[in-house]
Amino acid sequence: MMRSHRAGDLRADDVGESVVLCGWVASRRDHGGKVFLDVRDVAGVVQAVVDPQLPGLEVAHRLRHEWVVRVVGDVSARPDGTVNDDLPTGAVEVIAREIEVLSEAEPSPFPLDDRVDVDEVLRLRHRYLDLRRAPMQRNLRLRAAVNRVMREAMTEQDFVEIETPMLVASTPEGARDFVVPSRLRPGEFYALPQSPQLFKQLLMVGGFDRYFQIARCLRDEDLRADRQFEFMQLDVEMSFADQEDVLDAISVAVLAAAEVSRPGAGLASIPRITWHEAMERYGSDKPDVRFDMELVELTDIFGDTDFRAFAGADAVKGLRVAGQADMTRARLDALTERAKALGALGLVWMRVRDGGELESPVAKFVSESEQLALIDALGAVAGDLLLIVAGKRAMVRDVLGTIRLDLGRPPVSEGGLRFVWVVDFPLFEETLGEDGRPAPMHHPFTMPHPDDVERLESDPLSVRAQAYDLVLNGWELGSGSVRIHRPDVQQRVFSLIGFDPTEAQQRFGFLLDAFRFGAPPHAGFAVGIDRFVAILAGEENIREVIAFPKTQSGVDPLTGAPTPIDPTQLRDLGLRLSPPKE
RNA sequence: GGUCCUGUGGUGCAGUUUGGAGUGCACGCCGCCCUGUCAAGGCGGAGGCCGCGGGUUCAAAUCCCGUCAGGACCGCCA
Repeated sequence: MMRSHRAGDLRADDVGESVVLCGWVASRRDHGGKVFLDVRDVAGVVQAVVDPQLPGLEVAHRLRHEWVVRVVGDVSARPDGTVNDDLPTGAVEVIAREIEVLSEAEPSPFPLDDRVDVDEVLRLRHRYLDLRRAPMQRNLRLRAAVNRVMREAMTEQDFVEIETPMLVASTPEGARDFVVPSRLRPGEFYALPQSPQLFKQLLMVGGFDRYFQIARCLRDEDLRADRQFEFMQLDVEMSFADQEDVLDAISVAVLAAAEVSRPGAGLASIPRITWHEAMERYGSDKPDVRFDMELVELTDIFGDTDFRAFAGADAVKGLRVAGQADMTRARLDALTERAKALGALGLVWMRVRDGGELESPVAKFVSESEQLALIDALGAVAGDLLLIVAGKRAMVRDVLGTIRLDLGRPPVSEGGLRFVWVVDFPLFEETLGEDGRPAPMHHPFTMPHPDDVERLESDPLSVRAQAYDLVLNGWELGSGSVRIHRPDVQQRVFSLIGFDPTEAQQRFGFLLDAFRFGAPPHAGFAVGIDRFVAILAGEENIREVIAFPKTQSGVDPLTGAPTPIDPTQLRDLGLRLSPPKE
């Protein structure tokens, strides 16, 4: 028998048991005449007590951190006064009878003690050691649990799990593709899927009316704290379903996962906000509603102001920063610079003094009635700092939305879990594309809102989409839409964005063809699992919930990927490298 | 492509502002001692291309330029 028990599982009930443990030496406290070993395995740590004077146990002096050992012994209650309340196993210890060294270990390149923050490249280069540490064990087990309950939730709702190909056709839309050269057809390439989008719609035509997949997606775009080249999505599509059906089905899955991570937190439903309201109140399409500090509309107050910075502005909005009237001039200047960097002409700040007096370099330009209206609108009290931006509405929202986050956003591990559905996204981007045509905000198969279809041609930028995002604590967790299944509507959207029929046929012909053979109305969604698990784990960075992530420059410090390949591989693929750029 | 931050024994830091001997702290590592510790303790020891290259200077971890690596962000991510 290799082992009989897990070290971390031993409790007072096990006293008297003869046990065989296998694990790593987490710590050795050598008193000369007695040696204490902390033996760590997947379940935790237990103390083994060794008398090195006994035959066969002299090895205890020689053991080092992270050696792998097999310990045969008897579970014993710890003597009075030596119980360790900090350890789950702290009531017991294992009196060793035999110790076998299964593997020796060189000194670790970094402490495996999770109290020490270690340089991330070093951790990634030796990820197999980093994975032994408690946070990574916890995070990856949480991730497994999230995958499990979401899979269960979808299966219980009659969704069918279906895999789609990894080697797919490149489509020029969207993100940059990773490509794979074809050996059998030199000069031609597969792409790795950015998402299973087109396949899941084909599955709907194929009669699987509820599909899901925990799918790997790949996009060759620059990496960020919340973005890796490859990431996982809970990908979902359903037929004969509208937006409500999708939101319900996804809610069940993500709330089940939230419950696993925060048992008893009692999240029952996910509130909704329209895209327009989110932009006006939070200056973001992914509002972090863990804190208030909402954007307040001030345009009407300054409708006929003499203050030139506000006069005639498309929009004037402000923030009330509670209790921050004493913010230093240097910080205010830094905020102003930040606002300018984001596109504002300037940032007006006002300190609210006792008696409601406003202190600001520009106070003298703002009339008394305007000042009173301002204080009233913002709900300002003495000690507050007011920040105001004027200009184009989209810019004002964007600038104040960013400053709101800069000043108020709590760490990811604080403030609970605040999901929000953002609904009624516009069908097209706010401004026309370079070609003077509308650009789809989501993708060109998104169904317009039924009340707005008639304005498609006359006023396309005002048309809402049946598109929706799921937001958690200010992170975009996922997005989805009702898809266009009617060729006539699809044709109108294509011609609006400048796809002529031939081009559309070339790019997405197989999908359009499929839709000619009886396409059910369908809608779908995809949840970003890496981001979701990161938030649940209280991590600011998705690398902390990925076993083997890449650095910001796309390198894996463990394997060295990417690497050059052998010239014969290139030849087989019909590829020749151009000379390196100077 | 851009902005900002960080590179100092194996690890985490201080030292850089104001140039003056690789100086310091904690952990780890090696040796010895030690029978109730649990981040054991005591004594001793080893270990450095101050990321790399160039420049300024009598003198550079420290100032300047470049470069590499990492991180955060902008662009990008339908």
